[in-house]
Amino acid sequence: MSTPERLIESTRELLWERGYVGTSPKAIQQRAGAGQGSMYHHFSGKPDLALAAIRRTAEELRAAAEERFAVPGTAVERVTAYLRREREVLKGCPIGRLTQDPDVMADPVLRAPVDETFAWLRARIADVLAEGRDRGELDAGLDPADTASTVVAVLQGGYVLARAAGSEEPFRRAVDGVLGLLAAHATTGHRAD
Amino acid sequence: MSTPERLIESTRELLWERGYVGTSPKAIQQRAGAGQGSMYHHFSGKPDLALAAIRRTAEELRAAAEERFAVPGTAVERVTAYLRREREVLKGCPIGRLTQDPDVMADPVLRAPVDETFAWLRARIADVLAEGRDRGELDAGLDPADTASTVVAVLQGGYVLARAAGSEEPFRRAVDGVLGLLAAHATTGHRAD
DNA sequence: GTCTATAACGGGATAGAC
DNA sequence: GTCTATCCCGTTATAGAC
Repeated sequence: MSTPERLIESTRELLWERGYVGTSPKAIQQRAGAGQGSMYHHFSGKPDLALAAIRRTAEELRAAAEERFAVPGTAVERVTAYLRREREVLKGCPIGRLTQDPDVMADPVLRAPVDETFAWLRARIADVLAEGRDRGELDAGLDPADTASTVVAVLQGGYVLARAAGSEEPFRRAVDGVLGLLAAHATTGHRAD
Repeated sequence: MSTPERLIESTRELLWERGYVGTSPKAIQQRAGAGQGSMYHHFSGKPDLALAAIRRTAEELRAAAEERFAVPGTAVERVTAYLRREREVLKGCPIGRLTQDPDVMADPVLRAPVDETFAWLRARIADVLAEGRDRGELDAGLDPADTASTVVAVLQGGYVLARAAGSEEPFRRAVDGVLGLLAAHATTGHRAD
């Protein structure tokens, strides 16, 4: 892997583990096995590297999500596939965590990919749910946009609860809980199976 | 307000705004209008002050939540009162955000109040829901513990989405969404009112 | 109790040699 | 392209005077 590639990958890992404020150029260099001069040759500084790292992580997240939504099946099945997809629960969401980073939120350039990722995700899930409703799979009284926000929030909040507890359990429960609630709105579904 | 009090309050604010890693003793002192010597006279250092601040914030959160749960009404009404309570949505949850702070999570002493707060909250909401179920207000098929985790996750995730979007809208939608889902499980409720 | 000095260390970056 | 040297500043204290 080229030096710029290694620097970006190291930054991605550290951003995930320690956040932007908690990540120093020195730590990035050491993990990448690159010197100071090398890093500053390829990138203008910490914000530049972080931008490259965040963009790549956002793209990956989007691709991984789209993979589940594109699958054939009912709307609830597709959302379930997304929610139950394998995740590193205790590490949290690499994009969601940036939301708590004051320096990221203060910089419109760094913030944009975070904003766009969640906007896309909410809209995409709303589409899946609206499709399910139009097909008659889902209760017509269910608001696709609201419910999509709920689904994404359960995921992001599930990470928070898991990290607080030091266990994946609350994450699993939160996901099971929302799927249980959703099941009652599936017009072909059963309430207590 | 006494100097120790001002130091604790300043720390609470900064922890909320910038997190533990992003908060320096110097910033705390300046906001509190206290000198270095004064701070180190009353507290052994940054972790000690942070512990006092976190404990107080956790207590307040718990008291504010209990206030809503203790109100008379159906389980869904009490959970709704909690979810719709006035909040500084764009600032996020002062306890939940600590979950993303590597230095807080690495220190068992600082981490404990965070863990305990969410454990209490999930259990408390599960109790409210179980009570509603036993009273026949709620669908017997609904799992109180899972649903409680979902409710707390929606809140925590709602904060994340709101901060990402720079708007309270996704938070409101996520809350409306979960309440809409929950309504269908209220045995006396109506689906599409 | 509060103040000022001092210090060891790391963050974030620049300069110029190789 | 990569390396080492250097720099300035902020962090997180400690020491001792007042």
